[in-house]
Amino acid sequence: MKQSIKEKVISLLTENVTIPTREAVEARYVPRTLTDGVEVTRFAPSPTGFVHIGAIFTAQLCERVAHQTDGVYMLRIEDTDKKREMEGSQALIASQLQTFGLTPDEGLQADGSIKGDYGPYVQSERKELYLAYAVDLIARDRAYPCFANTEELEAAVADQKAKKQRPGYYGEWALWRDRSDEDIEAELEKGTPFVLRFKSSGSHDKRVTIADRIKGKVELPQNDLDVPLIKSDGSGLPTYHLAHVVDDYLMQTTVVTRGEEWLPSTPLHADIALALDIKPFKYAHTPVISILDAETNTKRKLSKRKDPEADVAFWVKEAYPLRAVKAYLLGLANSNFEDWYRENPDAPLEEFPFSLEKLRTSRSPLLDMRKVADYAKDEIARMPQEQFNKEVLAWTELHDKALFDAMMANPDYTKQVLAIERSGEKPRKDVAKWSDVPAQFGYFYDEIFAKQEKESIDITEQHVTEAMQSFMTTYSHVSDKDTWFENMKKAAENAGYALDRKALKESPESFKGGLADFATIIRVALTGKTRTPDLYTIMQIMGEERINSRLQAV
RNA sequence: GGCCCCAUCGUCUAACGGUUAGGACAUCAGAUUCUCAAUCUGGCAAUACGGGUUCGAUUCCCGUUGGGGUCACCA
Repeated sequence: MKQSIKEKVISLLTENVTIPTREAVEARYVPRTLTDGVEVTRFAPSPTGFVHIGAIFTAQLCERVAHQTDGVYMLRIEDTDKKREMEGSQALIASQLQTFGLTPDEGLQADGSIKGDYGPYVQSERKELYLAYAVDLIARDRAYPCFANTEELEAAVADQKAKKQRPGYYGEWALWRDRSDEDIEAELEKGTPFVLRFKSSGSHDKRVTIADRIKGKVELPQNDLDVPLIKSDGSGLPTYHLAHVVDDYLMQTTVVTRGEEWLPSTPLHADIALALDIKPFKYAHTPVISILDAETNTKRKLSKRKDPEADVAFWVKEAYPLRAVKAYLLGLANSNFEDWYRENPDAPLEEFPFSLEKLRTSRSPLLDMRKVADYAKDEIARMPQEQFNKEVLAWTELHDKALFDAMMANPDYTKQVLAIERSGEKPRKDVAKWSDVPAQFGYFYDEIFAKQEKESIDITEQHVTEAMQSFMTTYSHVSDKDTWFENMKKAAENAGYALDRKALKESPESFKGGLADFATIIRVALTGKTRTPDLYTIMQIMGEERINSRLQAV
């Protein structure tokens, strides 16, 4: 392209903005003073609506890599596609990161403020910067306008497919790459919209080596695609490819962590960097978390529509202890984490020596909610009583006001209820998330119990009544467990239940059931549940009056 | 279809070329003088297939099959 055309293209691209020269831009970005081994990372989501659990996974990796080396962890919002942006999404990202303890050192904070000297940290606010580099590329003959419309491009691809050739805008299919100045000028005159395309320098049958912290050295075909750099939609915004190279160069990212779906386009990014005289980046392409589809039984990406657990709002709403979620995610990244965690159950997660290199090379792991629940139960069981109480009350206050009021109405009682079988070496583990609390403790409160759904057992009403009557005749509210148990056995025997397992086995027809069956009847009558802590303990805490009213009610 | 990545119990994974192929979650059984939970003990359970190389292969090489990713003016 001759100079006058270049100038025309540049002036059209920069119509409504004044753009700095590349030199001026670079003068603004002071080199970071980084000693050896210090890493600068960035978590770079698109503000498209919700925060994916996989995003938290990636963000955590970025945060760990940076902070473990006393480096910097940035948040960069990639909003070059204004069509897909959802309102409030940026704020949501910042607040969810804070919720998970992944507040960035630079970029948007949960309170709306912005930290850092290498901004703006939102791509749509960096338009002049990208344009400055686009202009540089034009000057270097590494970018050119392309006036092809969608139909022409689609026709080319159809043609390629018919001829069994690789689809794409390259070589002889690069319609405008080697057009005459006259043709270009003519379109420019007509005012035809154009995309600015990259003039690739690679050849598809030659290879380029990419340095990847997770995958090692990866050999890929060189890039020969002339991809769009600046969109033709009038926004003047760049595509991801230009934005990535410019941003990570200016922000001085030392490891580009991104999902592995980007791996195939890395040669392109290397080519752009090369064209711009930018040193190639180091990458870390991370696996994508998947799920096993319940219907097809095949592995697939988590989808927001089908899988509520894809959205971290779900985790927050269900109120899983966040430390457990992070621990699970860390274990997914580094399998030796599990052993470390067992040995250091109370240590801050940050003390775990995390390593990018230990990530499995590309096999997207399946999200295992049962394992998450296991981590969560452990986490909660280990929690000091006081903290447990606080968490329970904090959750109920927000999500179950009736239960909260009932709990607060009798603080001493509540204290006892929440302490059941939590002390000692082997605490109960039946709470995996705070939303389990109502089902777990609700029945201790009469007004909640009255409204709660009761579990049904397969026993005739008559037997239930008889069992309860028998229990109440021998029952006395004693504080001695042995006596209590003796009384219960007596009641069971009187009602026709076997105390002796062998006897029951030998002649099941002469009994209504075993002691266990008797206990279950009492338990369900008292709590509405078949699974509760030890009956004696429950009765001690509930008190005589409550027991009387519940067991005589039927 | 082209290109790339990957392949060990159901799941997440460990194993300098030499291990009875280990652990965790899940699951099953027994124990814990009442139900659960927890705990303890034990069990079931894997190197995708076929060729090489080697004294010896989960490990190295080739092929097959399978899974994932990507081939947009989406990121």
